[in-house]
Amino acid sequence: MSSEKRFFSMELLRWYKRERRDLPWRRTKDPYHIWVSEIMLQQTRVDTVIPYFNRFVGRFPTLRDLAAAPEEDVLKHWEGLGYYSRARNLQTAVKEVVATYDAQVPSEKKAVSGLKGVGPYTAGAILSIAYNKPEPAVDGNVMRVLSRYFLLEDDIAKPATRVGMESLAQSLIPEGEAGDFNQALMELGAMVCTPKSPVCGECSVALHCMARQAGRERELPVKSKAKPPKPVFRLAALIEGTGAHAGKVLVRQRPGSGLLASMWELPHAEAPSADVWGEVKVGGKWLAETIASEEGVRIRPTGHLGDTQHIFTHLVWQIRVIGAALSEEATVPEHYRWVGPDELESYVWPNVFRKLLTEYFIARND
DNA sequence: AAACCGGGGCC
DNA sequence: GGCCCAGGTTT
Repeated sequence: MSSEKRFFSMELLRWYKRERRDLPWRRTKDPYHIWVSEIMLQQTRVDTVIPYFNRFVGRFPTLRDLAAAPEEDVLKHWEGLGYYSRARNLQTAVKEVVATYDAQVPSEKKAVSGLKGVGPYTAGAILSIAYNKPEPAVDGNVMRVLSRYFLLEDDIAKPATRVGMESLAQSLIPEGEAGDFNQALMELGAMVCTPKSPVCGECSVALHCMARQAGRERELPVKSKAKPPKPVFRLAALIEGTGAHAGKVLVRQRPGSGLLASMWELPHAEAPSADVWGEVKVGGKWLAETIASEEGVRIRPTGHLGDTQHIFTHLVWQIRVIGAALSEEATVPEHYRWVGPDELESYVWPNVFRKLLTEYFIARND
């Protein structure tokens, strides 16, 4: 190994042991808890994860508890974290571990990698952190740090780049220190070697950082731009109950797969054009016809209640909320429910609808 | 390789 | 308003 590599590994490890943050999942050796933390941390910041992690392992302390829990309960503990397939896949995988591995998180690469929701990064993280096996765990932080230290100009948005980074990262792991070293790499990326303004003055490996030497640390890593999200115009019906349903709103459950799977929402549909969306009277009429023909729910639009927006990674919902009343109280489809303000907590909502309904019920109280 | 899959914090 | 975040799955 080159002297630059040895210096990097040793100094980074020394720095980590001195400066590492005290995080909940660093206080445990339970492979299941470490696994949960790694899934939550996918595309999600540490500060966001902390309260979710504590609540989750409090409610599902063992792998068997999670395996036995109702899926809705699991989703409720994930509400607001996003990427809900992570929760679904985690429970699927945990059931698999109970059934196939006697409820012990496997410590072999092939077995761990075969679990639902466990990709190359998470497999490496579990193996190294829980079992101290010399496997790389290459995430966005690690690619940024390695790109700079070794002045690598490969586009980190390309899948092939991660593969090369994994070989490099593995070659850097000090004997018997895989868990701490991998966490050190990520910790440096999170605390010092940050995306916009790296704090090279506080970096324990800056001396041999090749990007730093070239004065190019702010140009790296190279990352091609993602496609901008596609705007979609949607009309939503806020259907207010009367009689036995007074004070309640009609909501529906989404399908069990795809976007926001099995979560609850206001009935809504994509407007056929921006023009239909833009004229409240036209839009309301179109929405009533669409919901009647697609779901058999007959409504009478009453007016414009407001607009909101929901941004996903790949699309943007422009949502116009139309007030409405149900034409016939008799029948609504199986996946519809009337909910009042006290029942919001019994359902799992995407943030956009949880906020919308919360604000609606508060405003109506005045 | 590209598209799909949330939400929030930061600049 | 753009960028990024302890990514994985599907096509």
